[in-house]
Amino acid sequence: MDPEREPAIASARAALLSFYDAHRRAMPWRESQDPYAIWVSEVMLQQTRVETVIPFYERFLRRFATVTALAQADEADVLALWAGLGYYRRARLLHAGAKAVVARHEGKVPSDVTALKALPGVGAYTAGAIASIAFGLREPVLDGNVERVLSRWIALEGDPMAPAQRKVLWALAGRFADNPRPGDTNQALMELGATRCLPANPQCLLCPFAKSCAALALGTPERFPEKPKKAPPRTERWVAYVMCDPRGFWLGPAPSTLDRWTGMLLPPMVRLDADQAPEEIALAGMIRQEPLGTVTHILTHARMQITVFLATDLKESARPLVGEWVAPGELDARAIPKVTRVILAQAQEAMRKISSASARTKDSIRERKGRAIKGSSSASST
DNA sequence: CACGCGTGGTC
DNA sequence: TGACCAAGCGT
Repeated sequence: MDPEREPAIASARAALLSFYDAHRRAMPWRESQDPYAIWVSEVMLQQTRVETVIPFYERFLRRFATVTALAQADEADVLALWAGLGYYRRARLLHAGAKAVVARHEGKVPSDVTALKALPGVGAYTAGAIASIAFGLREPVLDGNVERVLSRWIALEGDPMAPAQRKVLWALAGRFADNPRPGDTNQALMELGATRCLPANPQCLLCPFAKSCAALALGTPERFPEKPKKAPPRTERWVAYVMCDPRGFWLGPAPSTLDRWTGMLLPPMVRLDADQAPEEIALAGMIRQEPLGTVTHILTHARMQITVFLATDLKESARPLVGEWVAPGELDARAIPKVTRVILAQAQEAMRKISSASARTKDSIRERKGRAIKGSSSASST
């Protein structure tokens, strides 16, 4: 890095820390000095907004107060507390990381970035965050916020994800972190990116970097960093079989073709081939009854079109599917992802219509009245 | 190393 | 309202 830039960095950093001291938002993990608590927060915050994380963080730390407690927990219980937060692999990796800390480090979270990065689920960013915030080490972080803030500050051209740009940004972040308050400096850069140096409509008038920002001097701060194009989401067609009886809903582990929800509970589901109709699918051990409708569930890279059928099982001895009955009131305590809630909500809605249409019939369906399940994905009855 | 990964908020 | 995006990681 150009040594001439050093005074500019010192000056910008001072303005940054003043901004942070005046405007830092309250967050529960900022009340803690426990490296384990910081670690949990950093993993939850990966690709996830602060406001979303807060209730999950508080519940998680109440339940698993120490790294040892987490290491000893069942994965299903860890995933149950993660349910609704998304990116469930994070929870499995955090769990594995806790076990590694117990096995390798006598249950104490290590402070050096090399040991941290060797833990499952801890990459360059999270290692730097733990080292600087929890241990006060002069280690940088580079997340999406810091990337944007620093790219604008120096008007960095080119793809910020490319190796050359990465190297420049990490080195610059390292200069910022190299001061007596590395944890605050790193959090200040992220706070600035999250509240002022926004992707669109940056609030440059309120920015502590305004005097020295190269992108602002060019008059086009929004042009930085360069944004790579994203592939449009593909469409996946699925069928889901909802089985219910007085014991609840039949839910089981995700099929091997659906590893995005590994460890989570889903109704029996099958992905359709391009030329397959939903009615062509026959799931072993089950009798399809009625098509209840379709739901669309949007993910980052895929759009799932799910045709929902009501089904009944054959004799229990003939049912080959792994799973269990989960009562409606028990759903919140289990590892139930959003997509399962959407499917069950659609089924409940459709069955409510069916039962009210045939009100005189003593349909067993009517006994199936769980509390309403929230769901924002679009649904339509057939 | 380009890609896949969940969900909810924002404009 | 749909497109964009958010304190990344592993493969």
